[in-house]
Amino acid sequence: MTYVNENDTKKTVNSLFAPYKNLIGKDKTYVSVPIIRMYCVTNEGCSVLVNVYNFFPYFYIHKPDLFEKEDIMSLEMKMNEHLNMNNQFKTCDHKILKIEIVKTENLMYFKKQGKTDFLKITVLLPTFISTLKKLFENGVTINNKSIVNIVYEANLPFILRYLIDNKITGSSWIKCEKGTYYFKPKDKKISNCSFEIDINYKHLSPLPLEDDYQLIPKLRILSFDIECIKLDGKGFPDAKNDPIIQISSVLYYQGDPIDKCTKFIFTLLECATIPGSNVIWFNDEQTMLEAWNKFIIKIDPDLLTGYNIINFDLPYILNRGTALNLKKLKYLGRIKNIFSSIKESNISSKQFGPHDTKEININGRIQFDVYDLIRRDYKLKSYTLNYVSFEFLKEQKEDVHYSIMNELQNESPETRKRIAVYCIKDGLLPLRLIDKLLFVYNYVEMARVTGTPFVYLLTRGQQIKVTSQLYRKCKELNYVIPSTYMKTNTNEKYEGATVLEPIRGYYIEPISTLDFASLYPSIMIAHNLCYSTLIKSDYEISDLKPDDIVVVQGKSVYRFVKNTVRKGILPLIVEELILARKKAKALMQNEKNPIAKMVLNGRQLALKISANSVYGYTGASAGGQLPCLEVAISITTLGRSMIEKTKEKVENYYNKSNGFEHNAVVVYGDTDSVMIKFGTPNITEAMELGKDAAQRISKEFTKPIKLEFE
DNA sequence: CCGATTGCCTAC
DNA sequence: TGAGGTAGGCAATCGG
Ligand SMILES: Nc1ccn([C@H]2C[C@H](O)[C@@H](COP(=O)(O)OP(=O)(O)OP(=O)(O)O)O2)c(=O)n1
Repeated sequence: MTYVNENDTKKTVNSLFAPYKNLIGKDKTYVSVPIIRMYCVTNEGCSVLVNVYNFFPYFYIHKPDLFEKEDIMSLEMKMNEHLNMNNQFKTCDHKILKIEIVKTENLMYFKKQGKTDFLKITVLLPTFISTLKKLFENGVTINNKSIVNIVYEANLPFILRYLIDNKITGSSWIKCEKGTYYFKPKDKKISNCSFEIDINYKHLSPLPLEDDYQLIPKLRILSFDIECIKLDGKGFPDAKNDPIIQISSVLYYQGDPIDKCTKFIFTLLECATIPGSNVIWFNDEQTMLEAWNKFIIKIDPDLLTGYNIINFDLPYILNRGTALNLKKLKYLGRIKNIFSSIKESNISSKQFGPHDTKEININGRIQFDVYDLIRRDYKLKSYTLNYVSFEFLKEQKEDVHYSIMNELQNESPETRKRIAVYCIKDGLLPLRLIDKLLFVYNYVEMARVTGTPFVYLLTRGQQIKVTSQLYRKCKELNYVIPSTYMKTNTNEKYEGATVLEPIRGYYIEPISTLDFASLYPSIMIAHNLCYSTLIKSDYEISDLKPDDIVVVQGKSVYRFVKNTVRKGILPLIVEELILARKKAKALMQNEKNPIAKMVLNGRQLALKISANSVYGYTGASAGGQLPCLEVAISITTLGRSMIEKTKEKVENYYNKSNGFEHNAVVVYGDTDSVMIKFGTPNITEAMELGKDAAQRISKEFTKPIKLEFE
């Protein structure tokens, strides 16, 4: 944001912007400053734009020994010089705001030295950081003192930096301290939110996720659907030529009963009245579209939804705006002067494969496309709205075939009403799906558990969740995370889990299955596996006893310090995720309704994948943010030895020479499970033996590793 | 016709 | 920070 110097009569405003006045250069009246816009909702459901000021980005570097005041000044000059090579940056006068000496520690590897001196460098704008990162990575020497070419915490998105430092988690309640903020009058507002305030970041604090603060506010969710006709007969409509004839919009407040929603239908040409819906008709398309845009701004929804809106409806509306040269049709976001546009790109991920994506900026409103949500969370034969609705709601679309759309549109108000009823239904179904499948609830839960903003859960993958949790814990325990991390993109592969060769056959006897609970996460906890506990050299452990160290013997040997020496961070993270999963599992088990049970099962599985992704994160050698193959390999190595040991224990204990009636045989197993033929034809007995074995073998492993009878 | 590689899908 | 991981079955394809 550009801050323009002015003296306001209000005290709150003056003190809020006081720090910026010092940043304005000589002969200037303005300065660029970072600003964070938080789109919030009050308990009553009013939208509030909170403009957060005075928080600045920073990163860390190592401090060379004997680094004096004049060295710090030279360093500052050096950084300024480097930034000045960019003409845009050059216009800022004060770029480096602060250089502090702080005691902290690299997250990477166990070091007996503990906390040492680092330089924390605070700068004016987030974009400076990547430029400076490159500078330091290429090596910088100040007055003959060379600085280690590793930069810390220079890759975190600025918004996440702010949330983490202030302990704010996604989709949670925050408090703005009374009297500290500037309540913007109507003529000063830059947004269309109900309220807008300016506040210093220091006066904003998180509220604990307890009691009433666990509740989800009445978010406004607006679902819409457009209908268009192909003017020259058949084919797929093209926004360049083919008009939009109707737009349905259904408004729903999160938490309300689903029948309590308000339906609107915007139609081109007169449409007969529809009980329970507001019909608004227009004589030309342009007026209709502009009216709809005004309606969106007026309703001011927090979430925009529908079915395939990101790939179809929204681009179609925007392209139609371009075709008709309608500027007013593009202000779909909450900021007054920013219009929406489409960015097309091709991305690829392991989870979803390569695909073309459209990106549309609508500031302050989340694009909650039910088509994408269902594709993400459910494996179905088909993903048409009709099929999905039938699967989950036992309901179907109105039956209006596309081929007669043209006729219906041209005939009469009554035939246009048929289109309208169809269109409203298509707007309503996504809302019913959101309600039935608890989409808002589940995403809010994930945002809270992982501390990640809601939108990231839709637009990003698993890594951002781990990154968010990792930085949070590091902040709390005073570690810093390197951004420059060695040979990036090594694409190294490593050995994973063991799949036992099945002993094929037709088994008439019952087969008992034993399975470790959350195997990889519990391995991390039991053996304290983490970046910060990995031992890279004998020197670091010269003061420790053999008993303080965990040795993982695989193709190579990896060693970690036990949690009595130092508690790992990754174990803390997975512990929280496992706990959240246990709660979700308990809810699921108490649920009778099959659909609700399925939904809770999905939630439980999503938390399990988040926990397993902490392991995957350490093994992500290709595009990973902080890979550490030693940790990943240690986890799989320990896992392999566990399935092997389990099979051996079962077969060596439950056999004839030990007084049992039969010799038990492990007939199959995969990663963390063994399937045992105890030999008895009696199911009850096979179950008892299974439970016994689970208990007996669990004792052989470190807590919390637990073998369960399934 | 054979074996190796690739793509897709699923179990962990 | 664009993108959690490996194991393994099966069908299609390719080079010889
Ligand atoms: N999507 C997955 C599934 C599994 N695994 C790894 C880590 C798991 O710990 C291990 C065993 O998988 P399970 O499916 O048995 O899941 P968990 O053991 O984690 O949970 P549960 O308690 O349901 O057995 O395989 C993984 O990395 N990613």
